Amino acid sequence: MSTSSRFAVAVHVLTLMAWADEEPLKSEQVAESVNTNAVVIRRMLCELAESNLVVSQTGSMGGSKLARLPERITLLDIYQAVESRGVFSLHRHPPNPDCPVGVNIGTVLNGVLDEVDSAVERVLANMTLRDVVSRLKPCVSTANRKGVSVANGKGVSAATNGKRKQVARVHSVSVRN
Amino acid sequence: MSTSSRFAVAVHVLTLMAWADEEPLKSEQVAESVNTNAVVIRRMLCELAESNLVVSQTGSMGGSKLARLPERITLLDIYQAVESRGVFSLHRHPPNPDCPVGVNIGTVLNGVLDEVDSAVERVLANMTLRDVVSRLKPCVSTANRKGVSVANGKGVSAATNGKRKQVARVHSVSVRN
DNA sequence: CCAACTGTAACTATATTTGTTACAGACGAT
DNA sequence: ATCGTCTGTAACAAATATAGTTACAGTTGG
Repeated sequence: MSTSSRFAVAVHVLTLMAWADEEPLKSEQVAESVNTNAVVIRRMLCELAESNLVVSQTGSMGGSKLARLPERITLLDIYQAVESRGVFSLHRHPPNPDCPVGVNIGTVLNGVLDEVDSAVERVLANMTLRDVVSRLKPCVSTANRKGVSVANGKGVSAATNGKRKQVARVHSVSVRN
Repeated sequence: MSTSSRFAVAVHVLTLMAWADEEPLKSEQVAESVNTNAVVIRRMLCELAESNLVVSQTGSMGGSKLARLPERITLLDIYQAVESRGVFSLHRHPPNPDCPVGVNIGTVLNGVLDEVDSAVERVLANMTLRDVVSRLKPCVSTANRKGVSVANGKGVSAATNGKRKQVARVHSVSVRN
């Protein structure tokens, strides 16, 4: 599946803002943490702003912050803001309408895919940005939490130079009955 | 999301074979119903064969059929056979490890994505190919069901001779948002 | 006015899936 | 045994989507 990382990046971005707690973040700072280009972040921030998840301010001393409290933003909100379509697609070209299976498989599949999408949405609706931040906290020292530049004061070191390796995803084993 | 249609096509292919009921289908026949190239189908059949969902036979009079009864093939089996990764991905490049959020967001996200994947798998595990065929049947006249070539009786008239006309987007009308 | 931001357009680069052509090898029929 | 009909696969082109880059207009605080 050619899954996109848009959802992961969007959650990351908003988590930074929840972490920064009202202080507006610049796209450059966010980009540094996400390890990408600032324009990529600004593009995504525009989408998030359209869904009323963040507010941005132009001009000097500008930046973006959450539009509401982290506990009032669910992962479903984020998902719907940045991922346009459902989890699966139907055929790229419509099947042969002269075949008894081909003419109807789309309807049946749509039913299945809607069930899948609903299941995904139910899971995402049950977690808020606040939950994400909570899960994050135990992992880091919370000593210098406030007022610290989010990404890293000066130049990114380890992540930017040289080869990068994608962290493998440990996949959950199926639950065949 | 750049979802692939592999799952949809795989379900379609296997449904054809369930419908054909033991009679081996040629890749060309299947391709005609799916409205694609026979090699695309053969590639997919190889994957399905590796997961022991179909058996194929080379040579004249060859073809492919289900490896077991339709009620013993779940949509999860099909999903796992043709879709390699989970529903979402993490960042394309790892986040900045010098950022307190960046260094840990991957772990948190993996937890979320695993929950999503599990939810998807639970849904898919609860439907078999037999169910798909059942949902299909009410849509078509079942009169000439048995012993009829799947794609279209003889000569495959409309769909095969001459230019294959692109059937207008009648198909996926239900815009899966 | 100036410096520091965002918003956006217009590209290029990269990755993945899909479509196509070509061909070796298997196999049934004659 | 050889011939026509299949599958399995390689190799490559086309299509699509995402990500990354450069450039610049417009906004805002100082």
